[in-house]
Amino acid sequence: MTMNKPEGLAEQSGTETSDLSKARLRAWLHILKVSRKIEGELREKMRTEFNTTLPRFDVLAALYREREGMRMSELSKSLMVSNGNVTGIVDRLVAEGLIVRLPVENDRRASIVRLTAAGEKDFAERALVHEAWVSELFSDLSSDDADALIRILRNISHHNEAPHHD
Amino acid sequence: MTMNKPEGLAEQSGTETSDLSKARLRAWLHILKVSRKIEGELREKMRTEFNTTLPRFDVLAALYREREGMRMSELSKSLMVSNGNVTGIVDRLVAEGLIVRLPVENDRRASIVRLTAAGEKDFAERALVHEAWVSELFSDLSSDDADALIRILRNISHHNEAPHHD
DNA sequence: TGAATTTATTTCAAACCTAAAATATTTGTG
DNA sequence: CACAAATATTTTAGGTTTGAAATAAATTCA
Repeated sequence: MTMNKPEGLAEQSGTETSDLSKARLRAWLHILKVSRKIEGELREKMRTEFNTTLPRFDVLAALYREREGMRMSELSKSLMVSNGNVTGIVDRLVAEGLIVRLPVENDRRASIVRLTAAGEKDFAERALVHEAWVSELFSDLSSDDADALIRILRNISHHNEAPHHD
Repeated sequence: MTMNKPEGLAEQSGTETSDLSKARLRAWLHILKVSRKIEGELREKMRTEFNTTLPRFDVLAALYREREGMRMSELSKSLMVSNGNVTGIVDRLVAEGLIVRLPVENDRRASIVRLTAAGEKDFAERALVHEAWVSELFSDLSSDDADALIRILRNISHHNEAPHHD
């Protein structure tokens, strides 16, 4: 029988480790490994098959969900990347003619980014293929395991949710 | 009762979607979300508390596991990043005095990278704190869920393992 | 042996990414 | 109104990342 110290008492102080914290670290390393592997495979596919990048695809995906368009700040929040980063990616997508920057009524600081007809068409086609790639990469993931995975990851996400201001 | 088309028959052709492929896509998006969130938190901590970066920490971690040192190519394979990338990170760690590059007997192309005493000491201290950060970020992850998560992610990893040449 | 190939690493250009500073505009307050 | 504070975005500097080209050395094999 393994003897675990009660969490939140002995461990409260700081850097002391435990079986549980080691299990969590292992879990994190596994998440990182899968994430890097899949991301690498998808980037490669994006490049060779679609001549584009994952970040650009992600921006198009966000804008496809919000068909009326999004502000730069909404976009960066939604993608969990910095504001400055989005600027560059949006610049490139505008240059490719897949999105447009539009002024916002009554606020000349802001701008709305929206898919063009070409962007919408391009993304719709690519999204189907992208889903097929993902399904292939996860072909060992059963329906039950997918559900279990999502439930567990949701728990983790919720705990780390940015506390919303009011 | 939901009617799922049999996978591997109707879906074999290509871009047709299914409940299962959608569940896998959702699972992937959840992995990505957690991964980005945690990675962002850890990067921030690394910067503010240790004045370093995650990639540098990762290199030290790999070298701490292989105390005799590793070749550049082993390092990049182990971290799943490109060769050229490792060069730059190693350069900076050498400049910081945490690692050294050593020549390899009978192969003047290669070099071995190894922790210095200072690097070993620094990493050992930081690793404990790092584990505590991870455990805190995953504090909603129970022991059972950690095990389930690891099992599921292992399955996915195995399927996407690089097939070794012989 | 010596030329072709392979292997190990670095260099390079381009993109991505962050945090912080700068810019422009709007909002709040005396 | 004037002006401080807040907000939205871009710019900047520095690091990370990739894929491809370049370098250098080892290996293969005719």
